[in-house]
Amino acid sequence: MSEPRPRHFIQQIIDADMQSGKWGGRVHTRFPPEPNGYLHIGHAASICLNSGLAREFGGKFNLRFDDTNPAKEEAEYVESIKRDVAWLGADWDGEEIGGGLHFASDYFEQMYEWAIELIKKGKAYVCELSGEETRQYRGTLTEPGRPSPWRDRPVEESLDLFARMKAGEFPDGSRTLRAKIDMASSNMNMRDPVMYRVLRAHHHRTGDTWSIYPMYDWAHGLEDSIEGITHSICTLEFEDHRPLYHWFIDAINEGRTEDGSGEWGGLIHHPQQIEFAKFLLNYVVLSKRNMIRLVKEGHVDGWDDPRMVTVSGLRRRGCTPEALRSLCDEVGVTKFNAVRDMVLLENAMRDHLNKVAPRRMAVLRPIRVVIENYPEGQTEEFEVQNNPEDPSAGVRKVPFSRELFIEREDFMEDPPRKFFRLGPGREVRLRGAYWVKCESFVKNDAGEVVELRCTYDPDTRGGSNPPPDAEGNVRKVKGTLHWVSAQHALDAEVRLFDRLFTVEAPGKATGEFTDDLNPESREVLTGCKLEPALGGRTADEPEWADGVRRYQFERLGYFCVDSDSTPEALVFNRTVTLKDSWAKQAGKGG
RNA sequence: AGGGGAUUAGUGUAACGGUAGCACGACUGAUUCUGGUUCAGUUAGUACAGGUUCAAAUCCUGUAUCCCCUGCCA
Repeated sequence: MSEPRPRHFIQQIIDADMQSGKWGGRVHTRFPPEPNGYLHIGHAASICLNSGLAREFGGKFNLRFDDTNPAKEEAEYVESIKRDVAWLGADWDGEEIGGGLHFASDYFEQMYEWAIELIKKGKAYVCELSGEETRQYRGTLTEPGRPSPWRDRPVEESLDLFARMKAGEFPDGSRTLRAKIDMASSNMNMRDPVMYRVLRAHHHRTGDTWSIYPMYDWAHGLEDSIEGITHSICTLEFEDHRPLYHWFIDAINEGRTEDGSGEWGGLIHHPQQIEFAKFLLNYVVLSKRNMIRLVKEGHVDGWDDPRMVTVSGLRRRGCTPEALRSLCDEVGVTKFNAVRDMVLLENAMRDHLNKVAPRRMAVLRPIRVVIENYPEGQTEEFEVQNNPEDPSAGVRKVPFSRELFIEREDFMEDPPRKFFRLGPGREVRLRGAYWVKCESFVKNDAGEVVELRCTYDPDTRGGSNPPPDAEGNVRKVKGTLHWVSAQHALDAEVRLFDRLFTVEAPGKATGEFTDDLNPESREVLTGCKLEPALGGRTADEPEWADGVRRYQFERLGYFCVDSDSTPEALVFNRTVTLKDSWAKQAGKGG
């Protein structure tokens, strides 16, 4: 079989930690979204990584909302994020890896106390510089900053001011609490970073209790510490923040001892921050700013538009959590900012769906076929395999009659030799039914072919080969077509999706990503013809954990029932096409 | 004279001083009641320049290119 997967650098770090006993054999990870938007495929990668490590090492995984900025956050997002994380199988409340659901806002009181401790230790001060002044004092990438005039004010004064900031005495933005570190540091993050700002906003969980809110750098490590996180995994842009992550926890731990006998009591837990490259994909935009524009400007129908690579969009499109997980597995974890190829996502969806999706027949662009030698009014049923990859998936019955629909593109009036489908005088197999031969065709006034007249061979019942002739020669056909009985067919709308953008890096050429939108990213087909089994869930279908019914439409691709679908008006989405080596060959002019 | 990361076939990713391997793509061919799946094969790589070493993708020096950092966002 295949080699065991090489271990990525984070696994290697944890392997070493387990060896050394650094965390007492514990592994505890977390996914810390800010509830201010929808999760996308990049977040999914982080969720898979963090929950996967917890699973692999018998550890725990927390879902933690980093809700430290009420100006941008809403409860609505909390629910969508929980739904998406659960869908991905990162079971934060389960037996196995469940570390629980947490909110940064639950720690506000504790953080506040630690902030006071830092003021008392002379490591933090209240600064009264305005936003603009703060920026000027900070210096630039190549020039050091200057100390704030408030930097050395008495501890008592800072203490008093900080309490009054909390009490809501000062207007938004008028004061900050800053860490006293190094205004000349080459690392901008260390130039007396802001720990708290005055922000008298209503918080979705704490209401109007707080008039000050902690900044990311101050809050994040403390959240990790409180939850006992061992490996705090984040993206590469936080590498510069790591010294600050350590500085804050070290500052709190100064004057503390392991046994709690220190002036300030016992040590607090000090996790390890590890950075990896975020998941990037070509042919899409992943930044929150740009995704919001896609929705707000109406380029897509919403956050769950199947063309969006949001988790909810992918789900609606028919993607499975298994496909996403195996994709993440496949691309690995590194510190190289690689742009992943969209075909990897498409292949991951095909791979999983091929194994589990029941086969059905659906004709998207129908053309009528009349079997001239099949008795009028007669009907019969064929048992057709649900999945050739999995015999245990069973069979279902498909009705056959004199008038059928086949795919318009499966007939050519004047076909090239390598076209294995129907043409005048050509014979093909109708999947699971009979072999049919095209005798003639009918055109309308516009010169379009509207109907095929065929004959069938009763000796090929079930689609099997006919018996050899008198000389022992066996007749063969090259092509097998999907079909639907006209009188039994269900009508449906089918939505085909293509890439949202026509270029790998949208906006690269002009600076405006909307210039690269693919005008044909969605095609809505109506009057599609489905076999009756697609009308509703049948007993032989798998039970999908998320309730989304998915199928392979034979020879076409993978499709799922859209959330707009009703029993009266069926709507399907195409998740991904099948690979099509004929289209590729035909496209090359061969 | 700012700092922090990164660079291995077309695209990703291993090799942790000792045979440059794997996946995807592309291209052949076989099998097939899906032009699908599966199987077999072909293709092609250590950014550059020096150095250390019996031996360098790996260690050292320099260069180039790319990404991130000057929010009271996360």
